[in-house]
Amino acid sequence: MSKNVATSPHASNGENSVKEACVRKAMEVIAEKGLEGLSLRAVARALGISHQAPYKHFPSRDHLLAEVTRRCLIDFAQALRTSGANDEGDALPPQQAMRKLGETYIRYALENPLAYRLMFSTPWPEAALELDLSRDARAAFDILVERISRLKPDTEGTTLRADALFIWTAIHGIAGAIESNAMQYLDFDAGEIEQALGHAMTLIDSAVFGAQQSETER
Amino acid sequence: MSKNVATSPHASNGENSVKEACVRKAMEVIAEKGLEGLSLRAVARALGISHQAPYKHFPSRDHLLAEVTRRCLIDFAQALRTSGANDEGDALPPQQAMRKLGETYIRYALENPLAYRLMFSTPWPEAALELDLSRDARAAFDILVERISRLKPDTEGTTLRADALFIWTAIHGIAGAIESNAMQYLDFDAGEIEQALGHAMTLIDSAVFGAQQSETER
DNA sequence: CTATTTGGTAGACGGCGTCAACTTGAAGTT
DNA sequence: AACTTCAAGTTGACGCCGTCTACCAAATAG
Repeated sequence: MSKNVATSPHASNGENSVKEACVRKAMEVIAEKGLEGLSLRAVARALGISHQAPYKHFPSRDHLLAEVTRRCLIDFAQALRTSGANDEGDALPPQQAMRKLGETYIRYALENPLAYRLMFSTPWPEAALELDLSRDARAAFDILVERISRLKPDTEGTTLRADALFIWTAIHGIAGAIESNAMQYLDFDAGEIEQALGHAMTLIDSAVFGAQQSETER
Repeated sequence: MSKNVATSPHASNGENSVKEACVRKAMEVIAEKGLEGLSLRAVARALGISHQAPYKHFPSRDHLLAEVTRRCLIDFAQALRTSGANDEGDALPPQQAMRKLGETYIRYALENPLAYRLMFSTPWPEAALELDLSRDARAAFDILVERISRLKPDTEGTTLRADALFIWTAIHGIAGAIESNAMQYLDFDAGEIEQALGHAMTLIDSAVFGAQQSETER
């Protein structure tokens, strides 16, 4: 029976191993050729290793995919976390901070469509259960909850979470529409798109944070 | 040069052909084994024809997928269309009609997750360009616009479409969250889910249709 | 020094999408 | 009636893919 948890029996120094390289290369491949274009064999080929080598680190393609998803979730949470306190600390007016968070959210979706699709727009691979993907998703969600609670300090926890879920899903919806070119095929021209996006953000804002009417959008 | 548009040279009477059977079987397969579980060969096998027969009707797997998507869009539009005037005509109060449309929307997403994912949660196959998928998507969207315009008769067209897009995307987001079990892994229990969904619908409602405050949800 | 474990290799199997070549039979032309 | 055409169906092959099995080497544990 083995007592040590992990040893490094072969090449591959203790830090950045073939496993890391696989994950990174997988992200590249997904970025280039799309989610269904990812294949373990292609990753192995690009890394100059045999087509079976990745299997020593990931039991299946789905496990690799799940690991990539996990990285995306962590990265996404980090983006949200650093969105509020950017330059001079946390001094921005509350509504602006919220608006900024929303923009961060959408910008992230725009700049990382692959990550976005992996996290929120595709059924997680079953391997997600073995890794603890939901834990990382919760971490991102909790950032949102915490931000809202600062803007509505006197709100009950359940309502807070319901508000957060609304924002979470509403922005997912918007991001999904952007990613899938929905606005184009629904015949929105460029100006209309921008206007409609602003309108949507304003509606979300006012739905959750109430009264101040929104003539800023025009 | 052939003058007739279509003849029926082989078996297959003029109405329901192998093509139809392929589409239907494809929908079954997707329902059972998921989107990526669909293969032309499996469809052909289930239909008792050779693995190449479907290629006489669909240039590629993606074209079959696009055709399935088209059916889903048409069916979805029909569901929306029949949502308002169900029993006694169109006599329901406006807000209730809107609420009902929203529920139809979400119920549809719940009962046809495959259709839903095809239409709104996966990048359309490239074959979508050759068929006119966007036309059918627009038809569904226009139903929503038309419904809203009845509730806000004095609204400008652009704003109307922006409102509709907000509802469209917001509900897509909610449906996506339901479909991917987001609420479960975000630690919402059954009661909280129901409450949060109602909350979200109320927020959408009040964001678009304004004033009447929402104590109906508690 | 030997045994075990870990990370790597090569090969095979079946399933997939798709290209190519061949067959067949219904329709249109003369 | 004979001939041509051509859509619809067939079998076969090719090159990918995920994954199973078997083998191999080196580092560590005892």
